[in-house]
Amino acid sequence: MAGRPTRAPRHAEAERNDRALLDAARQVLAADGAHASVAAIAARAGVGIGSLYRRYRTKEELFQRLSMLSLESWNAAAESALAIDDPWTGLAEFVRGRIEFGQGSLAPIAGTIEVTEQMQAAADLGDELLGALVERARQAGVLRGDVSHFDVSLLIEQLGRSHLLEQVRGLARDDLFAAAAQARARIIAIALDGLRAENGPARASLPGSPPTSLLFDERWVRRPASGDDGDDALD
Amino acid sequence: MAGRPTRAPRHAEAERNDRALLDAARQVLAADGAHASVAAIAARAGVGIGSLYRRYRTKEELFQRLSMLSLESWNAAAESALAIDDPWTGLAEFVRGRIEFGQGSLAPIAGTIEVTEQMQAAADLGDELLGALVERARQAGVLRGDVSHFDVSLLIEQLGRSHLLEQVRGLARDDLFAAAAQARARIIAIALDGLRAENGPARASLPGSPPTSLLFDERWVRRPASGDDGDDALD
DNA sequence: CTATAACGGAGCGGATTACTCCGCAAGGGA
DNA sequence: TCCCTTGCGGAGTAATCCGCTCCGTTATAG
Repeated sequence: MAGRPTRAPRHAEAERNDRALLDAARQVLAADGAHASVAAIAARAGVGIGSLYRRYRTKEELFQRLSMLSLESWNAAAESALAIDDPWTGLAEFVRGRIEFGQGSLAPIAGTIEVTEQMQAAADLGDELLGALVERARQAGVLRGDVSHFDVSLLIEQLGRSHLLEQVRGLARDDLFAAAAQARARIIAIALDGLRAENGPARASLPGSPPTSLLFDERWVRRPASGDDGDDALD
Repeated sequence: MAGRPTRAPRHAEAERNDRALLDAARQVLAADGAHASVAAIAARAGVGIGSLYRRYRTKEELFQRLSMLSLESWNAAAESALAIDDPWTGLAEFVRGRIEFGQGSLAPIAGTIEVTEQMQAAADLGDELLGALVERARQAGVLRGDVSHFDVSLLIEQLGRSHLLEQVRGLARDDLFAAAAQARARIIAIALDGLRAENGPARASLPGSPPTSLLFDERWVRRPASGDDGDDALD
């Protein structure tokens, strides 16, 4: 009865594990997409399944937390990009950083988890920050005039998931992994050059009109459990 | 005994089904990645599983045939691109066409099926044809000097799988699908502009050296069934 | 009308899934 | 030193999904 509870016998290990779990979750999500399993996440983190479920009551809760952290990371990156004086360097660093961070890896879970108010607010802020970053570059005349910040957002997502990179990561061959990473860096550089303002002869303007936020919001609304992943709606 | 065998009672239907199956396979692969199931493919094709297995003895056989057809399609596209007089238009049309065709959707099955000699030969030819297309554009001075055809290949793969597009396809909302397709077309245009030769002030050259064929070949060697997909090799 | 090629899908064994439960290790207070 | 608490790892569970087989049904040519 008199036992005064000690505070935290293995608290440090717990925190290390939490970080490892979140890192692992992002990696497995990048590699396996929506099909990512908790067992794979725990294994990659080098942690027992039990420990995962002690921290997160459900898979969805883990993904929600991961999303929240990613959104915060996006916002922090955008703010430090805005703190860079040169508008182009700021934007370019942001794009490069987000792609390498693996922001695009979260796309597969869109529509499978409930979006909390917190997440929505952070996402809205992120949109604004990127908007400011893009607008600043445009005003400075270093960004081509016909791109919207949604274009930049989609570009980040498109380059953020590299199947080649993930495939090669699984092979545990460091040389190939480095080669793949370098190859993607070249693609990023090409895309960034495509984003720069035209200084020579004007190039053709982008086709169609910029995407709207509708496109980016709609994919996050949770499907009402209409059978399955939403692929084979046939009968 | 005297019954003379009729030739093909339902031959037409069979051929229609075969085409539908291959189309469906490509779509499901794009949407579900390596996780694509034969049931999903048959369902999307509007065909019974039994019919699928009448035509292909195994899932691998179906994927091999799909790969072969895709390689042939790549080669045909490259040849008609070479037939276009303007070197830049030829290259640009090829890149756009391949991305929209969904060539990148086959990446997830790399390493999961056996590569036949036929496939290898077709792939080699495809490499040569793209090389010629790229070289022609470079010689004409319309393509930036520091890109190799592997860069172009990787670019096609990166833009060829659009998670946004696949996600939105499943929603059966044509407006969103059209918007997503248009959004990706803009990204493609940006990337193509990044590929063009610098006519204004020279831009920074691409980082690192061009990727080698090693990177593209290695991923197709079949993993020796080492447990699973090759993600959680930990214990 | 008959013979037959092609059809669709229920069913099979086995693999995988998210999650639970519980025996055990580790470290701080007495 | 001994507890006692906190966190650990992973075997076990029921449900689901997988590739594939088997077989009764359907449609067409002669």
